[in-house]
Amino acid sequence: MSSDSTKEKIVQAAQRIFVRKGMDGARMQEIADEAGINKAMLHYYFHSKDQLFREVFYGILSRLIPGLINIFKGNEPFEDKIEAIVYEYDAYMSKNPILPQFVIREINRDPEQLAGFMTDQGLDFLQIEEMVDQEVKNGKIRPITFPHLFANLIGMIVMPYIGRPLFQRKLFNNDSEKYDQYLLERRTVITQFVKQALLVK
Amino acid sequence: MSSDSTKEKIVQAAQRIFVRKGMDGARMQEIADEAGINKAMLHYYFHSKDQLFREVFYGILSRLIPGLINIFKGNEPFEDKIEAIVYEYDAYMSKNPILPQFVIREINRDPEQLAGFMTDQGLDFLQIEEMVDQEVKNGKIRPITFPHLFANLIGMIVMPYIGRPLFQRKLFNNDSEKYDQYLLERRTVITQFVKQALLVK
DNA sequence: ATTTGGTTTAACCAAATGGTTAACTTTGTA
DNA sequence: TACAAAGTTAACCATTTGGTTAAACCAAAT
Repeated sequence: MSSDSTKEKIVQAAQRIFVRKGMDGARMQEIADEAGINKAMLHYYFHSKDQLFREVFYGILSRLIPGLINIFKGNEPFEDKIEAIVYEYDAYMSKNPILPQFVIREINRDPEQLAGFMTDQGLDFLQIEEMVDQEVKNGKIRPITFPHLFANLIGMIVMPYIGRPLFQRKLFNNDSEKYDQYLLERRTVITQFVKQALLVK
Repeated sequence: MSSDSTKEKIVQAAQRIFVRKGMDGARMQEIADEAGINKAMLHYYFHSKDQLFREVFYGILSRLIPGLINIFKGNEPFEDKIEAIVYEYDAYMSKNPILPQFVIREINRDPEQLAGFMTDQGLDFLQIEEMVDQEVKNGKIRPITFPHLFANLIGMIVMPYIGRPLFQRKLFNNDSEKYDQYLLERRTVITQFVKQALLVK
């Protein structure tokens, strides 16, 4: 089960430390200790700290984007797409609770590179923007522009992951299982919330 | 106009650098350069890097919380409170775009201290939780628990500030003025969005 | 048994970093 | 004017940090 290769051990440990301390706060020695290996191994498998960070970060991110793109490309009605996005995104994060914090750090550390990466992955916001405009024009949803819808959706999805250490404490008596339950509920709550707000009935 | 005291110059510079680089990524020398003063002055006015960071961070945060508490304590109808929260929170952030990133970093760096600080400031989530439950019970709003409403609201408000460097690039051709306009719009967009989703008509 | 290749280790290094110190200048004021 | 306090500076220091290196280990192939 757990005869992980050294490289895999490093990636796992690096994920945990990078999330807890950030790229700058993380120490190579610390990652080595967490992985239970010699520090030199980090440089053996990854050239530099920077490369290790990028490999961990973009490795996780690149596994999310294709799924999202596929949903947008599909022919389902708009409200089904919304639901699919929420579920896909949220499910992925429940497996990688790390992700949003990584993204936020990268957004501030090197937004240019991140933006470039997204384009490389084929994520085209202009396309999605037109799609939303069409839905509005056809009277399917209440007037809203894509940037607003985008911020609303991503904000609601991502918030409980970003804020977990605080929210769990202050809203759930630090009960970890209750928080996991809460996270699960959010998929339907968000979907309903958005539908209620947008769909013309 | 700009004969700021050295201490004030330090705080201003520290804000900018801390946001850009984070607590760990920021260099004392860098802050000194940004402030146009000698590095030793940092230690003259603030004992350590850690103290400087905390003073900057909690200084900003402590100016936001009382306003929010007052809104909750008022007797206005629920939907007015929502609107007031959105406006108050958002207006404060447009003056301190720094804040959400600070909070997120602190949430992961030292959630215990942050939670303690909020209680010290008199922010009591249980109270608000009861208020929301009452509104639901009275049939004023569709069923939702406070943790869900909270995450939805804060997420929507905060997202465009957290994501600005990326969003501005990918959604607004890196046009800073358009993004400011977008931020302004969000106040009414969010309020309408939430009312539409929650209010029983 | 020996070689070979990848893997792992301990010791080491130069650079960077937070922090200190001691001397100097400016400001307030009696 | 004199003098103490506050403010400012450049040089310095101990420690930490990312990264390197040379030697050792070890399993599979010869």
